[in-house]
Amino acid sequence: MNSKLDLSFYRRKDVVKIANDLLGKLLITKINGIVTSGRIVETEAYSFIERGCHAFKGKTTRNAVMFDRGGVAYVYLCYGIHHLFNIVTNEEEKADAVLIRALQPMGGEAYMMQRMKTKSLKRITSGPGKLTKALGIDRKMNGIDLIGNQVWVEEDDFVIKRGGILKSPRIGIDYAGKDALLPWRFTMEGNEWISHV
DNA sequence: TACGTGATCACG
DNA sequence: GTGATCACGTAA
Repeated sequence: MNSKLDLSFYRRKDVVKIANDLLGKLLITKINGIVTSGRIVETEAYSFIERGCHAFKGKTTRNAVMFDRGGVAYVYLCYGIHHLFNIVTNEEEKADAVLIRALQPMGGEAYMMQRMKTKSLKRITSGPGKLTKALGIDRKMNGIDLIGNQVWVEEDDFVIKRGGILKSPRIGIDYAGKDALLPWRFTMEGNEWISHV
Protein backbone atom coordinates (compact mmCIF):
# COMPACT_ATOMS: atom_id res chain seq x y z
CA MET A 1 0.00 0.00 0.00
CA ASN A 2 1.11 3.49 -0.85
CA SER A 3 4.37 2.30 -2.35
CA LYS A 4 6.48 4.47 -4.60
CA LEU A 5 6.42 3.49 -8.27
CA ASP A 6 9.76 2.03 -9.32
CA LEU A 7 11.88 2.22 -12.43
CA SER A 8 10.31 -0.86 -14.02
CA PHE A 9 7.05 1.09 -14.23
CA TYR A 10 8.63 4.07 -15.99
CA ARG A 11 10.97 2.20 -18.31
CA ARG A 12 8.28 0.28 -20.18
CA LYS A 13 8.17 0.95 -23.91
CA ASP A 14 4.52 1.89 -24.37
CA VAL A 15 4.17 5.51 -23.26
CA VAL A 16 0.47 5.53 -24.18
CA LYS A 17 -0.18 2.68 -21.78
CA ILE A 18 1.89 4.38 -19.09
CA ALA A 19 -0.15 7.58 -19.50
CA ASN A 20 -3.27 5.47 -19.00
CA ASP A 21 -1.81 3.63 -16.01
CA LEU A 22 -0.81 6.85 -14.23
CA LEU A 23 -4.45 7.86 -13.76
CA GLY A 24 -5.51 7.29 -10.17
CA LYS A 25 -1.95 7.34 -8.80
CA LEU A 26 -0.69 9.96 -6.34
CA LEU A 27 1.79 12.66 -7.34
CA ILE A 28 3.64 13.92 -4.28
CA THR A 29 6.20 16.64 -3.65
CA LYS A 30 8.24 17.32 -0.52
CA ILE A 31 9.95 20.70 -0.66
CA ASN A 32 11.66 22.19 2.39
CA GLY A 33 9.70 19.70 4.46
CA ILE A 34 6.35 20.72 2.98
CA VAL A 35 4.41 17.76 1.58
CA THR A 36 1.68 18.28 -1.02
CA SER A 37 -0.06 15.64 -3.11
CA GLY A 38 -2.83 14.96 -5.59
CA ARG A 39 -4.49 12.12 -7.44
CA ILE A 40 -3.63 12.16 -11.14
CA VAL A 41 -6.86 12.63 -13.11
CA GLU A 42 -5.59 13.81 -16.53
CA THR A 43 -2.48 12.89 -18.57
CA GLU A 44 -1.13 13.08 -22.10
CA ALA A 45 1.39 10.80 -23.83
CA TYR A 46 4.18 12.19 -26.04
CA SER A 47 6.58 10.12 -28.13
CA PHE A 48 9.61 11.07 -30.22
CA ILE A 49 8.01 9.32 -33.21
CA GLU A 50 5.27 11.95 -33.65
CA ARG A 51 5.10 15.66 -34.35
CA GLY A 52 3.39 16.65 -31.14
CA CYS A 53 6.48 15.75 -29.13
CA HIS A 54 9.27 18.20 -28.26
CA ALA A 55 11.76 15.43 -29.06
CA PHE A 56 10.46 14.77 -32.59
CA LYS A 57 13.22 16.80 -34.26
CA GLY A 58 16.00 15.49 -32.04
CA LYS A 59 17.85 16.51 -28.90
CA THR A 60 18.11 20.19 -27.90
CA THR A 61 19.05 22.00 -24.72
CA ARG A 62 15.43 22.15 -23.63
CA ASN A 63 14.39 18.55 -24.26
CA ALA A 64 17.67 16.78 -23.41
CA VAL A 65 16.35 14.99 -20.31
CA MET A 66 13.64 13.37 -22.43
CA PHE A 67 16.44 11.27 -23.91
CA ASP A 68 17.43 9.92 -20.48
CA ARG A 69 16.16 6.57 -19.23
CA GLY A 70 12.64 6.59 -17.81
CA GLY A 71 12.05 7.68 -14.24
CA VAL A 72 13.11 11.33 -14.27
CA ALA A 73 11.17 14.59 -14.51
CA TYR A 74 11.08 16.80 -17.60
CA VAL A 75 10.04 20.31 -16.52
CA TYR A 76 10.02 23.28 -18.88
CA LEU A 77 8.69 26.81 -19.00
CA CYS A 78 5.71 27.37 -21.28
CA TYR A 79 4.54 30.78 -22.56
CA GLY A 80 7.13 32.41 -20.32
CA ILE A 81 4.93 31.84 -17.28
CA HIS A 82 3.95 28.24 -16.64
CA HIS A 83 6.09 25.32 -15.60
CA LEU A 84 4.86 22.04 -17.10
CA PHE A 85 5.69 18.71 -15.46
CA ASN A 86 6.32 15.53 -17.43
CA ILE A 87 7.43 12.03 -16.49
CA VAL A 88 10.12 10.64 -18.79
CA THR A 89 9.53 7.03 -19.84
CA ASN A 90 11.11 4.29 -21.97
CA GLU A 91 14.82 3.59 -22.37
CA GLU A 92 17.76 5.89 -23.07
CA GLU A 93 17.46 7.77 -26.40
CA LYS A 94 13.78 6.70 -26.70
CA ALA A 95 12.47 10.14 -25.83
CA ASP A 96 8.95 9.54 -24.53
CA ALA A 97 7.16 11.36 -21.72
CA VAL A 98 3.79 11.77 -20.01
CA LEU A 99 2.50 15.27 -19.29
CA ILE A 100 0.57 15.51 -16.02
CA ARG A 101 -2.36 17.84 -16.78
CA ALA A 102 -4.59 17.77 -13.70
CA LEU A 103 -4.75 16.56 -10.11
CA GLN A 104 -7.38 16.12 -7.43
CA PRO A 105 -5.85 17.55 -4.23
CA MET A 106 -5.18 14.81 -1.67
CA GLY A 107 -2.94 16.45 0.92
CA GLY A 108 -1.31 19.73 1.92
CA GLU A 109 -4.17 21.83 0.56
CA ALA A 110 -3.35 24.76 2.84
CA TYR A 111 0.13 24.99 1.35
CA MET A 112 -1.24 24.73 -2.18
CA MET A 113 -3.62 27.62 -1.59
CA GLN A 114 -0.76 29.63 -0.12
CA ARG A 115 1.36 29.06 -3.23
CA MET A 116 -1.60 29.95 -5.46
CA LYS A 117 -2.38 33.04 -3.39
CA THR A 118 -6.01 32.06 -2.96
CA LYS A 119 -8.28 31.10 -0.10
CA SER A 120 -10.34 28.73 -2.22
CA LEU A 121 -9.63 25.17 -3.28
CA LYS A 122 -11.66 25.63 -6.43
CA ARG A 123 -9.80 24.41 -9.55
CA ILE A 124 -6.53 24.85 -7.70
CA THR A 125 -4.82 21.99 -9.58
CA SER A 126 -7.05 21.76 -12.67
CA GLY A 127 -4.46 22.35 -15.37
CA PRO A 128 -0.82 21.59 -16.16
CA GLY A 129 0.48 25.06 -15.29
CA LYS A 130 -1.55 25.35 -12.10
CA LEU A 131 -0.68 21.99 -10.58
CA THR A 132 3.05 22.67 -10.82
CA LYS A 133 2.64 25.97 -9.04
CA ALA A 134 0.43 24.40 -6.35
CA LEU A 135 2.94 21.59 -5.75
CA GLY A 136 5.98 23.87 -5.92
CA ILE A 137 7.43 22.31 -9.07
CA ASP A 138 9.66 24.47 -11.28
CA ARG A 139 12.51 24.26 -13.76
CA LYS A 140 15.06 23.60 -11.02
CA MET A 141 13.56 20.11 -10.89
CA ASN A 142 14.24 19.37 -14.54
CA GLY A 143 16.00 16.00 -14.71
CA ILE A 144 15.30 15.11 -11.10
CA ASP A 145 14.96 11.46 -10.15
CA LEU A 146 11.38 10.28 -9.50
CA ILE A 147 12.44 7.57 -7.08
CA GLY A 148 14.03 10.24 -4.87
CA ASN A 149 12.57 12.20 -1.97
CA GLN A 150 11.52 15.45 -3.61
CA VAL A 151 9.02 14.42 -6.30
CA TRP A 152 7.57 10.95 -6.79
CA VAL A 153 4.46 8.93 -7.68
CA GLU A 154 2.81 6.39 -5.41
CA GLU A 155 0.31 3.63 -5.86
CA ASP A 156 -3.03 4.35 -4.23
CA ASP A 157 -5.82 2.04 -3.19
CA PHE A 158 -8.19 4.08 -5.38
CA VAL A 159 -9.86 1.91 -8.02
CA ILE A 160 -11.12 3.34 -11.30
CA LYS A 161 -14.33 1.71 -12.41
CA ARG A 162 -14.40 -0.23 -15.66
CA GLY A 163 -14.75 2.17 -18.59
CA GLY A 164 -13.96 5.08 -16.29
CA ILE A 165 -11.06 6.35 -18.38
CA LEU A 166 -11.77 8.48 -21.46
CA LYS A 167 -9.42 9.00 -24.41
CA SER A 168 -9.36 12.18 -26.49
CA PRO A 169 -6.96 14.24 -28.63
CA ARG A 170 -4.24 16.18 -26.82
CA ILE A 171 -4.68 19.85 -26.01
CA GLY A 172 -2.88 22.81 -27.57
CA ILE A 173 -0.76 21.08 -30.21
CA ASP A 174 -2.31 22.25 -33.47
CA TYR A 175 1.21 22.56 -34.87
CA ALA A 176 1.42 18.74 -34.92
CA GLY A 177 -0.82 18.33 -37.98
CA LYS A 178 -2.55 14.95 -38.14
CA ASP A 179 -0.66 13.77 -35.04
CA ALA A 180 -2.76 16.26 -33.08
CA LEU A 181 -5.68 13.85 -33.66
CA LEU A 182 -4.07 10.90 -31.84
CA PRO A 183 -6.28 9.95 -28.84
CA TRP A 184 -3.42 10.20 -26.38
CA ARG A 185 -5.09 12.32 -23.70
CA PHE A 186 -6.51 10.35 -20.78
CA THR A 187 -9.04 11.68 -18.31
CA MET A 188 -10.94 10.21 -15.42
CA GLU A 189 -14.56 10.28 -16.49
CA GLY A 190 -16.69 12.75 -14.58
CA ASN A 191 -13.88 14.00 -12.34
CA GLU A 192 -14.43 17.64 -11.44
CA TRP A 193 -10.69 18.41 -11.35
CA ILE A 194 -10.04 17.85 -15.05
CA SER A 195 -8.71 20.93 -16.87
CA HIS A 196 -11.39 22.88 -18.68
CA VAL A 197 -10.67 23.30 -22.38
C1' DT B 1 -11.48 36.04 -27.76
C1' DA B 2 -7.12 38.49 -26.60
C1' DC B 3 -2.61 38.66 -24.69
C1' DG B 4 1.10 38.49 -21.07
C1' DT B 5 5.77 36.58 -20.67
C1' DG B 6 10.57 34.80 -21.32
C1' DA B 7 13.37 30.74 -22.62
C1' DT B 8 14.42 28.45 -26.61
C1' DC B 9 15.13 27.45 -31.46
C1' DA B 10 16.31 28.16 -36.26
C1' DC B 11 18.08 31.17 -38.89
C1' DG B 12 22.37 33.43 -40.67
C1' DG C 1 22.53 38.52 -32.80
C1' DT C 2 17.38 38.43 -33.82
C1' DG C 3 12.59 37.24 -34.36
C1' DA C 4 8.97 33.72 -34.08
C1' DT C 5 7.08 30.51 -31.38
C1' DC C 6 4.93 28.16 -27.46
C1' DA C 7 2.06 20.84 -24.40
C1' DC C 8 -1.36 27.94 -20.48
C1' DG C 9 -4.32 30.82 -17.60
C1' DT C 10 -7.14 34.63 -16.80
C1' DA C 11 -9.82 38.33 -17.63
C1' DA C 12 -13.47 40.08 -20.41
